[in-house]
Amino acid sequence: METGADKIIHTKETCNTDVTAVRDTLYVLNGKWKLPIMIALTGSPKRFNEIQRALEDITPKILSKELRELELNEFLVRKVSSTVPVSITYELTPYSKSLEKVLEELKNWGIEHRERIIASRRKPAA
Amino acid sequence: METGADKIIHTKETCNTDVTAVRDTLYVLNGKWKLPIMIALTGSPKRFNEIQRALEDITPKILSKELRELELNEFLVRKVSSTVPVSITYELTPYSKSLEKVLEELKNWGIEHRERIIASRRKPAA
DNA sequence: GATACCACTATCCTTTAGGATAGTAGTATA
DNA sequence: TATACTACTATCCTAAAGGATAGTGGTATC
Repeated sequence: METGADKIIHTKETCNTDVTAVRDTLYVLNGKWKLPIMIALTGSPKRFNEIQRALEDITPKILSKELRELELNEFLVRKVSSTVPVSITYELTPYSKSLEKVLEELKNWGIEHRERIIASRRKPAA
Repeated sequence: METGADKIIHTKETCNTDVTAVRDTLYVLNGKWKLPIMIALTGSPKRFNEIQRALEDITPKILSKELRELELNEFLVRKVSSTVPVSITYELTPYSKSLEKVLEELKNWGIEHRERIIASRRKPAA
């Protein structure tokens, strides 16, 4: 029965759905260490202390927590090889690749945004 | 001079650049209110109290802070119209549209991730 | 026996995000 | 004069993220 307002694309419900979906994604990517850890593991699996050394200033407590969360989200697997002594490696899953497009867009926008800020510092508000 | 390792796409430097770019983007999108506020403003500009009512449980302190940050990032402008009394409206900028592709990818991935989690609850680990 | 590497865990502390509650200065309305 | 609306600011508080520092139980090496 409502007239006009044809331009409004979203109802309150679809908005909430969209916000929730975006926030789900932001949630799994956020924090200081998730991306660096995943990057550290691209190419080859690594052991706990190897990752710690690659990241330089992460503490074992934080690394342990982040690895657990990444494993829960199925971005990596913890593999125990029964040598003596056991050696434990962390390895990215194929599923972690599903983030590629998202990360690409986030990266591109970040680069453009930074360029824009720098440019607007050079010639401030017209 | 280095042999082999042709598969390694990133040097330590390009990784850091990429991580920084992604984090820049995550930074401007993050927090509880930035997206809801921008969505509230799509379609038409709104006044402070109108936004507050649309978002239902945001406090004026938080809203004020978020609006300032969104303005700094040039996602919106604060317009003062010199009527008596003055009325102040907040309006999305054309630049805010540059986020569209990013938000689309974040949304799609969020939806797929949620579906995957629900599916894996139905038939747990094979 | 001492030291060192591995993969962590435990405890405490600081910083940041976000919220609750109250107040302010101005205008308008009853 | 009292009430209410607009656009905020100020003060205090809580919860979560993240970090510093130390310790644990095992194996291996000197």
